[in-house]
Amino acid sequence: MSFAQLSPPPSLSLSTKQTPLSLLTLCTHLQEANQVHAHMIKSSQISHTYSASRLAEFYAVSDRGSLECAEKLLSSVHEPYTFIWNIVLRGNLKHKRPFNAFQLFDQMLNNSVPPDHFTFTFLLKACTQLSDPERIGKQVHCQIIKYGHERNVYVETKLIHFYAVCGLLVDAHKVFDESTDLGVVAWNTMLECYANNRDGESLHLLFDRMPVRDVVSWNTMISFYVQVGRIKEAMEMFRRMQGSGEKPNVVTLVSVLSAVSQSGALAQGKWIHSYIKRNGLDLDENLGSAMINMYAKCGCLEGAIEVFNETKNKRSADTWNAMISGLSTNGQSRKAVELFGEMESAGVKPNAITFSCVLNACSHGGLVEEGTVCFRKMIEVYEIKPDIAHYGCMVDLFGRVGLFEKAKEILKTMPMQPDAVMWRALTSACRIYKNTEMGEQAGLQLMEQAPDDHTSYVLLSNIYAISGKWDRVHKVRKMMWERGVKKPPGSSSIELGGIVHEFVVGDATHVRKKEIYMMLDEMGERLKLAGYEPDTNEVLLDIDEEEMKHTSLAHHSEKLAVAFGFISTIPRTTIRVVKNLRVCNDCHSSMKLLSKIYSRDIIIRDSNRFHHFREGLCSCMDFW
DNA sequence: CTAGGGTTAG
Repeated sequence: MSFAQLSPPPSLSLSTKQTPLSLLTLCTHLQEANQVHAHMIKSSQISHTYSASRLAEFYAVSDRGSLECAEKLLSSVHEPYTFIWNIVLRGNLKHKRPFNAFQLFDQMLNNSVPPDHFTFTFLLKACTQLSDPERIGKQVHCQIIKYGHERNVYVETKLIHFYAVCGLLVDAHKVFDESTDLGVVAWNTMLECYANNRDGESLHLLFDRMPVRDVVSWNTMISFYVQVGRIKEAMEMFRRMQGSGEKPNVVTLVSVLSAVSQSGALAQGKWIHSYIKRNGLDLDENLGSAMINMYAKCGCLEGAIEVFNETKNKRSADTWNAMISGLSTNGQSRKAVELFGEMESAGVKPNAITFSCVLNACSHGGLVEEGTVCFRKMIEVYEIKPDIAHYGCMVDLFGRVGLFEKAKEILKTMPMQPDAVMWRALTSACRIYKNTEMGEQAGLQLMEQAPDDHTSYVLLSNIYAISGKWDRVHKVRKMMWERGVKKPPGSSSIELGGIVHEFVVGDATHVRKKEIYMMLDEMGERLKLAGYEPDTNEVLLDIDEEEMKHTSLAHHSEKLAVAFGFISTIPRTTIRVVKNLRVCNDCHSSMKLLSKIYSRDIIIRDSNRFHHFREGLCSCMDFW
């Protein structure tokens, strides 16, 4: 829209006082605001402090503004008063320029302009934008006391927030305790403080003591539990919230969806989807990508695609990333690459994460040519500097197809030190192709860089095992034992009727354990009839004696979960299981056969990808 | 006359 089109009708003459200001709200470009500004100077309205401050506000904080213009205006005003200074301060925060904000504050004091409580709330916010906020923040606190604003509720709330960001719980608490009439915002900030400190107990106590709770209070609790992986408690809070009558907002739903994604409880995710539809909530970029991510993490690609289609017209890079990554982790590599092409055609600029997702798809799908082209495009067309994750994908891409020279080339030319992820990818590639020489080198590096991860030792010992170096297998096992590294217990869960059932190896705690083990026996029989032989090729060095007694391959947690699924659902229903570790070789081959024998789709999400078993095959094409 | 706390992708 041009400025000419904005000209007021003749009856609204530009010389009346309000007109330039009302025009300001219509401005869509900086140039238009500049013209309003010029007019205000000509008609001397600029000397009206109210008018000048509204113009400053437009410049400083609107999306169409310009911080530079705001600062120029400030210096051109004859005797600017506190409000205008505050506006420009706020503008600096919006543009993430905290140092400038402090300089402005100095100038303000030099010009003998008295700061008010707004000034200090803005300064405290500036502190939280600094990398090392503690020292300067405490100075601000002193100034607050000096100017007598320490009893203002907003200032107190911001102070608590500031101390919370610095992790200074004692100081935060001091402000909180000394204040007499804090509002729900301050209570929420205090909750956040405990959440940041991962102090779940105090958090809960405070929450229960709150005189008033709002949607933010509930959101803080839910997202805390999601962040620390206490999914059951997160869902319990969500239920309590609904009982309280507080309506969930978009933030609540994004958090809950993240919880659902972690637990893989598809039914709960579907409930959220229908909740959004029922309440006519806007599927914006955030909620859209959270929904896509949820469906993808539950192994339900149809759902993810459905939501993706619902988000048409409102797709950010995040939305595309969620869908590309969903296709990739669910074994649809080629489709993921194709969707990236569509993203480009749609004119959405890919970011570094987009390329992580696409390159990941290429490596898992063995798409060497596509991956190479994509990597070059990232650098040359989009001018994105690859980070270690991108180089990791490239090493994986070449390693998986046995192009070790190319993988080495990446390692040699990249501008940083290789990380554990890279060594792991290379070591497992070497294991598949029996490249024992490079495998040993990579495995040793891996063990050094990820000494707390039991899989490092397993991989290296596997390399030694295939080259027959049994003494070294022993040495690695001993080292692992000496360092006290343990395999976390494997566990698998399955959601049925809204309840998540969790199983560990040889689990005997489930109420229907008798039926489950009968089913397991039957599964074993039918596998044998189909000519199946247990795959014990994996070196099980991470299993101690005690565990060995209870651990038969047939009683792995994923098999228990599947058996429970078989006896609890009607024939042909898809079985969805989430496992915390990687699925083992034996379970993988059994599942393929079981999907055929029982005519069931079985979807297992392991620690890094999905296995869709159907008709005797797996979507990962035995690459995982 | 005008303003002010939290969530998010492998």
